[in-house]
This record gives sequence, structure tokens and C-alpha cells, in this order.
Amino acid sequence: MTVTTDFLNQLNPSQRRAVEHFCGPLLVVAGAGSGKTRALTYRIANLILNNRVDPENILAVTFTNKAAREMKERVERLFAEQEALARHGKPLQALSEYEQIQLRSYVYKTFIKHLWIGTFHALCSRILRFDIEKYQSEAGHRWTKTFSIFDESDAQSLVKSIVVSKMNLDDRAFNPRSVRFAISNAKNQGYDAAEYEQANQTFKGRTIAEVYRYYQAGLAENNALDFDDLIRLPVQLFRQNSQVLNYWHRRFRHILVDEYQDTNRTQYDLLRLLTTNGQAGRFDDWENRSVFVVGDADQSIYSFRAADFTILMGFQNDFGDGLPDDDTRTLVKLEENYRSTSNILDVANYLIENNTERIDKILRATRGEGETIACYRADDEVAEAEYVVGQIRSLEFDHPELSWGDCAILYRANAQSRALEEVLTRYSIPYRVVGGLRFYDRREIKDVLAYLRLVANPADSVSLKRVINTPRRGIGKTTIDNLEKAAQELGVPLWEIISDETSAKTLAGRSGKAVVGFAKMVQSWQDKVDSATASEIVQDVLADTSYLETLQARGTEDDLERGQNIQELYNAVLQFEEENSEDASLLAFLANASLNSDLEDSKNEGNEVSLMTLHASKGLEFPVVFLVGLEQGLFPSNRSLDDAAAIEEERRLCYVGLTRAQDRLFISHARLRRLYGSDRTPAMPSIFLGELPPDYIQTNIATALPERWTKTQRQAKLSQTRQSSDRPGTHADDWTVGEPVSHPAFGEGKVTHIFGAGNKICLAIHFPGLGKKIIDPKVSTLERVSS
DNA sequence: GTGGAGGCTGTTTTT
DNA sequence: CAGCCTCCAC
Repeated sequence: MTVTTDFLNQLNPSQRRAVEHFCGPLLVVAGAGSGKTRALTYRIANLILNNRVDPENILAVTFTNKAAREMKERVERLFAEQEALARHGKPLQALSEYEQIQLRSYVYKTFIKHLWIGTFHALCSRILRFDIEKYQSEAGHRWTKTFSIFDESDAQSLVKSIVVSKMNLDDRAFNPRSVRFAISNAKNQGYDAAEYEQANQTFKGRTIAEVYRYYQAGLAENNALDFDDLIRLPVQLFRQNSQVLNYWHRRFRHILVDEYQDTNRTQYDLLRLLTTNGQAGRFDDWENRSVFVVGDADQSIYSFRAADFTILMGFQNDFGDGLPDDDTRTLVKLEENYRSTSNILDVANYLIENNTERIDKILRATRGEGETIACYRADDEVAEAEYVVGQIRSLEFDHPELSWGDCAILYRANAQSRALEEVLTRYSIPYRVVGGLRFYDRREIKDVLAYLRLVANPADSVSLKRVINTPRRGIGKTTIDNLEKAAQELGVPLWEIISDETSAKTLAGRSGKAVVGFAKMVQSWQDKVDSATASEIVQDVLADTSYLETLQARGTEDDLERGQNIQELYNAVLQFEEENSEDASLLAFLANASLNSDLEDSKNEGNEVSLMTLHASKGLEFPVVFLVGLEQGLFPSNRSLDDAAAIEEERRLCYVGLTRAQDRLFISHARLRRLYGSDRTPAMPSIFLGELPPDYIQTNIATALPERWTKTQRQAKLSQTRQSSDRPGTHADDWTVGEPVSHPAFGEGKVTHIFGAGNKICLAIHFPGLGKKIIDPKVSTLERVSS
């Protein structure tokens, strides 16, 4: 392929600067719709085509599978287009179908196949399949490369069994759900049980630390990892084994990270280790090496999962040159929005200005004003749905160029989809619920997967217990208890007891025959796990267990659907084998099933209205967006109402929703809402509604949007806040680390860090009881507290 | 050991 | 309104 810079002409100057950056660190602050995926994909292409980087040396990390898939596709298309020009002197579309296929397969084999593009979890599970056997935890636990990946419900039931059976705790005070949550959080911040205990010296803290210890032992006994360990283990392994780290450090010379504001401590540690090879302090050996992160603090919506956007704020000090914005060479801001009309953008900008935790950033519109934003107050959730559907139908009529696929309905919680679905069905409008009840979370699918996990990893007692009596084969609770007790006493996995004919028969008594039969059946699958394909094993499992027949025999509508789902799973296995011919092993399939839980996505690209949560909408865009359910207690959610920082996160979520819209934006709320089977309860309009600029918004009734500003007044106010950078307290010299300050919403705290320099700064402030916050003194007024 | 009835609880977002 | 758990009758 010839060297070319033509494709770089499609970029604006900032994008181009980001894309052409070669070695060293770079932070790209990328507002909504500013072309960050474009920057990422073009950068990958540029590294390979112009800087002659071997695709094997590139690692691109995303946050969701969807994003990874999209990035892969876009890189592939970019290469194919370049290759078409180079080879045939014509654009890709001008080639015959045959030539296009040829080209694509060449591009795939030469470039795409060798790139590592995936989520943190997928990346780490790949690393662990190579190296996990070199790892031993502080507590002495080890894993083998056939490890299972426990999903959230597996993890929770393990916690539960520890809380209830092992430690005899009151499961009201130590609710397994919240204990699991505490452990997960600890892990994501990089704490092991001892460190967690150190930081939480209360009865509760010590007890949770104890559960944490048992829980880790339990995972190890099952030869299993939870989602958090998938990332934590590589970090620990890298710290204890410099050879392993060195291998991966040399392998990944150019690292790209999408949605950097969503990384948590452990993920950051991983990136840092990979980049610096474990070197502490300032890192400066950037020869043939780069770390390129892209993010937007205003779109940080995953702090409930321990994401920490102060990591993004700290990049310049961590890796970069730490110079002020105007002088730095390690920061690029993408501030031009190509997606939305200026009306939509203004409304979004106006809303997000209500947050105090921000960095100064302007998002400039490049498109015209467009339509005004519609806000509708409905009587109840059904009327709201009818309004949405009515609008879709009239758009259909007035704008034939629009189709159903151009419309998205966004909501805060999955449960809200029901009313919408009912009305959409009533009017025969095709729709698709994105990521609702996940395919791999269905009971029948989990059953089959549990069989497969047991085949791959006999130590997985959680899976074993799940399937030993599904379908019913007369092995009851008492029997399992007996077998389990024996396993515990001998310190071996449950499977060892069950698969030993003599022990099984003795211990299981009346059910002995059934247990032995079950064990022999599983054994027969295990015997061919290395020679047979994944799909063959699935076939065997289904045939030998008569799973489908059992469903058929019951024959309810649900059972029929379950049967179809299993059929679907089988298809998924076949498809997986086709797409991953290099490694189509059972293990690879299982990892894929655990980590890539959004199965339906790829095929249903038809012309349908999309329904999804706001979280699921991040990174997407639609010509027409409906944002529904703007009510206090729903959005912002009940749990955030008394927590300033949580409200800010909800506001960012709202900002994400608004900025998904390209041309038309509809907002709605209901006066009465029925949720969780209760009676219809009155609902107040969301505070966010009051924070939108009324003159941009058309309402169906004179709603209580407070204070009417004219557009000019608004703009004056906006630029006033922006120009306030000369105010006292906005310059780096105004502050010193360690000094006590007071914030209007968070109260008193201590400055722990100053980001940036000159008058473009952010302060990290620790507020007792609230934790660390990043504050921009230009946005919120800080006062010095005299001590 | 099975299966159903009935009671209780918890409901935000996801890899 | 689920989904889960417990309890009870077979």
C-alpha cells in the first residue's frame, strides 16, 4: 500500500493534530458529536499507513462492545477505501461487488485481524488466557486457563452463601447485594481485602472484609473470576512478574483509550503499567510508543461503577507535559459539534452549565438553528407514550425522508419501556428494545451455558449445582447438601465427589443412580472437549439432557419461546465458529458469551424505532430523539435526590440524552406515573426541565418552567460565565495545596491537587464524607476558609 | 424429592 | 409487577 495523506484532508485542524500525533502522550478532550470516533479510527489508520506501525503493536480499548465493533468496522472501511484508491484508482463504491469482497478480505487479513480492539474486559480475558497460570494471589489462590467468568448473579449468590451459611450473618444488615457492591467497589479501586479493612475500621467494614476474603477463596475454588477480577488480576500479575509485564509492554506500543472519563482506578493502573512497564514517577521513554486517550468529563455517567473522571483530569500531570492549555503539546480539544442543530446544542450547553464539577469547555455548533425543542406534559405514562407515537406518525407524514430507524426513545430506567412498547404495538410501528432483558440472562440460556461451563471447567461448582437437577432428574437439596459437605471436608471441588462413582453412590443414597448417571453424561462431554467443536458439544448437551423435549412436554407459550431461544443460542455458536475460525474453542465461545452479552445487535439493523436507556445511548446519534419521563424521582432518580454529586451525574446523563439528537428533540413528562405495579402516583416535573432555556422550547401547556429569559439575555449570561476567568480565585497562583476552602454545595474541604496552570485550572478538593471532587473555580465560587 | 400456593421484597444505569 | 423464598401437601 502506498503512503498517502489524502484521507487526512477530511479532518478539521484539531482532529488532524490529534490524528497525526505520533509518539508520546496525548489527551483529547472531545465534546459530544465532535468526531472522536473519527479521530480514533483515523489515528489507527495513520499509525499503520504513514508511521509504519505494525498492527500487532496497536491496542485500542473501548468501554462497550458496541463501540469496539463500530471502531473495527470503521477502521476496516477506511482501509478498504484507501486500498481501493491505491489499487484501482477508484472509490470503493465504484468497484464491483466481487472486487469489494476481495479488498475487504485482504484488508481484514493484513490489518484488522492483528489489531487488538476491544473492551477492557475482553482485552484482559485474552491476556489471562495466556498468563493466568503464572499468577498467585497474596492469599495463595491460583487459577487455570479454563477459568469461568462469573456474571453478576453468580457473584451475588456466592456472596449470599457466604453471608448466610458460612458466616451466619443477618442478611438484612449484610444484604448480599450491597455487600457484593462494596466488594466490587473495593476491587475497582484496587483494594484487596486487607486494604479494604484498613480503610474501613468499623464492625461493618471488618465484616465485609471478611466476606471479601471468603469470596475470593470461593472464586478460586470454582476456578472462576468476576468481572472486576478480570482486570484486577492482570494488574497484580504485572506487578509481581516483570517478565510477563515486559512482554505485554513491548507488544502494545501504541495504546488508544476511548471514553477515558469512564476508567476506574484498576483500569488506570493497567494502562499505566502497560505504558510505563512499571516504572514509577515521570515516564519519558516515548520512543516508538504512545498513549492516546479520548474523553469528555461532561459525559461521565458511570461513577456508580467506580468510574473516576479525576483520572482524565489528571492525565496532563500523569503522562503529559503538565503545561497550561495554550502551551501544552499533549492536549487537543475537539470543540466543534457536527451532530446537532444549534438549538439542540444551546439547550444542552445551558443545562450542563448547572454543574459545578466541570472543566471549561465550549461546544460550538457548526449547523444551523433547526427546529425548536418540544416539551410535552402528559397525564400519565400511557398518554406520554401516545404522544410519542403520535409525533412519530406525524413525522412520517410530514417528512417522508425520515423513517422509523431515525427515531430513538430514551429513558432513565428499563422498566419504562413497557408502556411505550404497548402503544407502539397498538399502532403497528416496528421497534427494537436495545439491551433490555439480555439474551444471555435468560434462564434457559444460562442453563445451557452452565452445562458448557461445567464441561470446560469442572471446578465450577456454581454451574454444577445449577444444572445437576435441571431438567429434573431426582437429585434434591438434601443430596446436594450431603455431597457438598463431603467436598468441603475433603477440600476438593464438588465435581470430584460426584464423578467418583463409589463416593457418589454412598453419599447420595437413594439418588445415587441419578448422580452417577449425571456424572457419566458430563464426563462423556468432557472427554471430547479438545477434539470436538463448541457446536458439537452443544448438540450433545441438548440431546443427552433432553432439555428441549422437557420444554416441549410442558408446552406452555413461555416454554415454546425458551425452546426458540435455545435454538438461537445454537445459531450463535455456529456464527461464532464461522467468525472466529482461529480460536473457536468452547472456552473462547464462553468468554465471548459472558463479555458480549448484547447478542441481537448485529442482525436487527432494520428500519425500527430504537428504545433504550440513556446509558445505552451513549455514543449513538439519531435524527429524532424523544427523551421521556422527566420527573423528580425517576429522572433524576430517587437515590440521587439528596446527593449533590449524584444529581450532577444525573444531569450529565440528561446532557448525554439531549446531545444524541441531530435534528429534532422531544422531551416529555407525566403528571401521574404507575411504576412497579403500584397505583398511579403523582410526579413532579424534573428539576432539569426548569433548567432548560424556555425560549427554546415549545410546550403543550404553560408548564412551570421558571424564569423566562430571552435568547439575548441567555447568551449574555452564558458569555458572562465564560468570561469570568479573570475573577479572583480563578488563577492557579490563588490556591495552594492543603488549604481549606468552602464550596456552596459541598461545604468545607481541602485542596489536594491543582490541575492545569495559569487561569485554566481545576482544583481537586477533598470534602469530608463526600470524597474528592473536581471543581472549576470559574464555574463555582470557592471561598477561602481562614483557619 | 417434587411442585404449587402464597408471601415478601425490591426495583437505575452495565462490563 | 416480577422474582425469590418458604412452607406445605403429595
